[in-house]
Amino acid sequence: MTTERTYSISDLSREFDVTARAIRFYEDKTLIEPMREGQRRIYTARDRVRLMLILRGKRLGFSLSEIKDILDLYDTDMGESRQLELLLSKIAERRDALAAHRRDIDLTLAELDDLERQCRGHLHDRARTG
Amino acid sequence: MTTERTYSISDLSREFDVTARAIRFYEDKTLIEPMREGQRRIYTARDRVRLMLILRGKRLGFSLSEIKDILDLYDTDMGESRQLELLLSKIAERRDALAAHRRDIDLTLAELDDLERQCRGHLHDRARTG
DNA sequence: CTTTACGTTTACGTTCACGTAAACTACCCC
DNA sequence: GGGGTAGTTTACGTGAACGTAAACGTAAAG
Repeated sequence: MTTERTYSISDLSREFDVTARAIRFYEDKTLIEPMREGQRRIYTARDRVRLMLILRGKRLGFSLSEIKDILDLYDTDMGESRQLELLLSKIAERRDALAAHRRDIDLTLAELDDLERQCRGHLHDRARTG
Repeated sequence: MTTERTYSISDLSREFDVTARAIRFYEDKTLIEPMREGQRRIYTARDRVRLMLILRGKRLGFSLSEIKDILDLYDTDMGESRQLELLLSKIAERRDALAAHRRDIDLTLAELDDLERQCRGHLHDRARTG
């Protein structure tokens, strides 16, 4: 039996560059539920992964309650649940949203390319005409 | 001379499914500056495009002030400005941010794929063992 | 002439995601 | 036992992005 590594709140706070306040806030919203050792919060590797997912979700612009929904997907007990079909449809939903997101990004990237081309064109003109 | 089409606030509100209040708010923050006909706001095709860009920016999780920065990129007067190098570096900055964004999306999509595979595996087991 | 639709400004309210401060505990160090 | 470090709860504050309500203008429709 390998004793699993655990983390303090400031360990995670340092590693991911979020305040302890923020991490406690996520707990308040039931996105993470660390164990306690007396009063102190103890985070497992699983908690750490959840925090990573929370932060990525935030970067993607999801609200905390949306992120909670996503985390709940991972928590579905696939051994016992008769809700596998439902889970599949939720996954598909998420995938669609992300695909739309990607399209927005690609559109914006294409426009930045355009802008850059124009910009370089003007720079080139300058070089020619002095 | 082709007289360009214009739009009322509710035209745009309907087309893009945002409230008029929101559009006026963007104006407050100087992201759009429509003309006036007396009191009424008149939006040109250019204003309409700016609104599209605002909404896309929002979908991408940018704040209004970040979006304003981006819109200002498009407004740079490349004929007169000696800041083309600066513009190029800002474009590169934006591109990097979007690329990082894309990586987050791809990671999430990959994890959803994993989850779906597990899910289908369990469904298959059910079908076998009844 | 009044209702209806569409527009305006001004101003206060709300939700989300925390920040900040106060007041406390617990442990380690010397 | 005084100080430092790390943690805790409780509670009020804050900025962003609007929502909502009040009170009003204007112009066409019935």
